[in-house]
Amino acid sequence: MAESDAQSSGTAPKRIRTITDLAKIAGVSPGTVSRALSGNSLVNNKTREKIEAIAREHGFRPNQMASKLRMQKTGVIGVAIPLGHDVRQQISDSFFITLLGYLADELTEKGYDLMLRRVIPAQDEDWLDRFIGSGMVDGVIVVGQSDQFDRIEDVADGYLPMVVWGNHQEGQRHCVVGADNRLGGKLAAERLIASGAKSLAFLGDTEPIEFAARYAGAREVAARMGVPIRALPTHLSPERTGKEIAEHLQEIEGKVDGIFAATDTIAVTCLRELRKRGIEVPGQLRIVGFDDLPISSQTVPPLTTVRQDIAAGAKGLVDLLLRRLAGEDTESLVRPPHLIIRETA
Amino acid sequence: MAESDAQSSGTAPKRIRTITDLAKIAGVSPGTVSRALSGNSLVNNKTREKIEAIAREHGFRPNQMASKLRMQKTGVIGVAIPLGHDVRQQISDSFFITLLGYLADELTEKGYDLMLRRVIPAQDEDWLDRFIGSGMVDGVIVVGQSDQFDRIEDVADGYLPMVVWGNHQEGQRHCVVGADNRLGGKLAAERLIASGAKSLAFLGDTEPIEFAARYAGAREVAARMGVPIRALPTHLSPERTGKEIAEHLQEIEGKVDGIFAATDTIAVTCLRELRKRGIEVPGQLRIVGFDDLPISSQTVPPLTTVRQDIAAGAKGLVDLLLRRLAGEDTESLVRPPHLIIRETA
DNA sequence: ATGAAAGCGCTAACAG
DNA sequence: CTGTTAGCGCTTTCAT
Repeated sequence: MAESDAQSSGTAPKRIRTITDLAKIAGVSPGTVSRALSGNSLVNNKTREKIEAIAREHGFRPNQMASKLRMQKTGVIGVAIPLGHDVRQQISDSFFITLLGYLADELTEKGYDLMLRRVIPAQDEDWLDRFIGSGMVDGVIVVGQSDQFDRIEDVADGYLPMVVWGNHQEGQRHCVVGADNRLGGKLAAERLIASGAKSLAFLGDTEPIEFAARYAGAREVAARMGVPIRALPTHLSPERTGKEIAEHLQEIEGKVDGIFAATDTIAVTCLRELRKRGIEVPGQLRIVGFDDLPISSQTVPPLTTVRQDIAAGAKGLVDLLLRRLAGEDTESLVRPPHLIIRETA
Repeated sequence: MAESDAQSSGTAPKRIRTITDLAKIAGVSPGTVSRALSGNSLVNNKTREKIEAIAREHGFRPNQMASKLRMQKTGVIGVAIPLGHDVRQQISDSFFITLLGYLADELTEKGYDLMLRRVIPAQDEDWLDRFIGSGMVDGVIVVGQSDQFDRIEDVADGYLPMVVWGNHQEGQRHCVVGADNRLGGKLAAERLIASGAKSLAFLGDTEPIEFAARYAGAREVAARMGVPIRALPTHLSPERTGKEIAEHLQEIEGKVDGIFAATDTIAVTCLRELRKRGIEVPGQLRIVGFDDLPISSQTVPPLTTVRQDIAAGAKGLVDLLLRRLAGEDTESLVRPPHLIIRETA
């Protein structure tokens, strides 16, 4: 294609836009062109070559919109990220974006395109129905339940090819893949206590269901061990958290000696604020995060955290979705998280 | 929709899939339904309400594929990430993924969907033509030129709605937005030298054009200042870089005292290896990174780096693309990067 | 204000 | 092996 640019030779002034145009030039019928280009049916080799040559020369490509309309499948998977609790939270959040990267890799490998849609449920009541019913996607992956658990449930029965990243609740109907957040919370609290904490705090928003489960797990352990625990709410938007955490730290100084951060992102920010205030970690205060993002091993001191394997999660999401696309009614996939002991607790 | 599920009432067993189905039920013509649902033309208010009611009750949504085929526009922007130099480099790379997040935010805000495609040029000769000609996207943003500069150039003249993130070269034809990498390289080298380095190294692959420009800038300064500089190649795939960097460090021990890392990701890894080897930064060795990712301020010591404003970049990409979609032949947008002095140099 | 009809560009029977 | 035909589901003149 590089050398043989047809531009110069004064042959074809009218661009060839459709399979029919091409058919005319090749002196065959549209049907034949379609067959030739899809490499599918039995077409005379000569004809095929001729058609392919013309197509190449003119840089012609069959219109996918038309093809897909006809074939009733799109080859694209929709990925929706509902931003429910905190509109200012951006897709650019580390965890989501990391998961998204893996999803892209995984889907591409399976031959699917990925259509990304960030939705703000508060502004768009039926984002999910709209996405599903749009006819633009063969299936949907929802990344994070946010505060949309019920809406997702509503849809789940009527729409098979949907898989959700998030928390699993007893008896829920939608297929979810994610870590056992409650267990993760337990691991975190146990570790904090084991490393000497006498009074705990959960740092992060407790509204989102995943976080609520983490907090619940921690509370359970705390109660059993007779250790107090309190919640220190923060927002997810990056600008605000810094300040909020600083304020919290001021407020709890001396009263709390073990912090369970809802996410590594929060933990890292917290670590930095602690360093600013000259508070020693883990000497005076212990911290455990959640996620085990790439950053977490790079902090100083390296962060003790509860790992959920994001790459495996992405793989699981895609795998289940493909099976659902094939008609199977898959179960949820809840993987146990693992405590990664580094140096902050 | 929650309570009034029509399932139970024995009314409508046949799901309503098309605008024509709905038309039948409403006792009007498909055309009217179309008009009513697109809220566009003048339709009797009663009819519209009736139609909307039915649509809502049945959870009906017009098929976008069909609509778009008809309208000849898709409302989706393609985002292609060519993985040219290092197939193992995943989309999950921090920088790309961060940019991608901002792009998603930005495009969503403008009412576009985003179709993500990771391409491996080596396996797919004409990824770009295919993407553009697919009829699935109204425009294309290419994130990173990788080794595909020429291919992108080939396409640029014939296809207006394309904007590329990457490096700008004198006289190029495709519209690019990005940082002035050469200038960034100069800033980095100047800083290293100013902070006492006597012998420099560029750590990273020098093949990709952006990196080549960074290296060139650094070389220019080094030459002018009479300081030696060498290239220490690494790969972009996360698993390998750690080892490669370790080997490089071994090899250059004592011979190099200033490292310009091609990206912050590399710099951070390098920092960790240095810490392992007990080499003091910036005492024995200085480091400057590139990008100013969120991590970079969190390292210990915090990383001195050359910032390119990713959010602004995303905004620029989208802005230019929209103008191109409107027919304007926009110029490239090259923003000067800024040296962020922290503690590693 | 609404209906009828003609496609958007492609694919898949069905005949030859 | 190839041409013909009938749509996929929607939008939009053109008439009424």
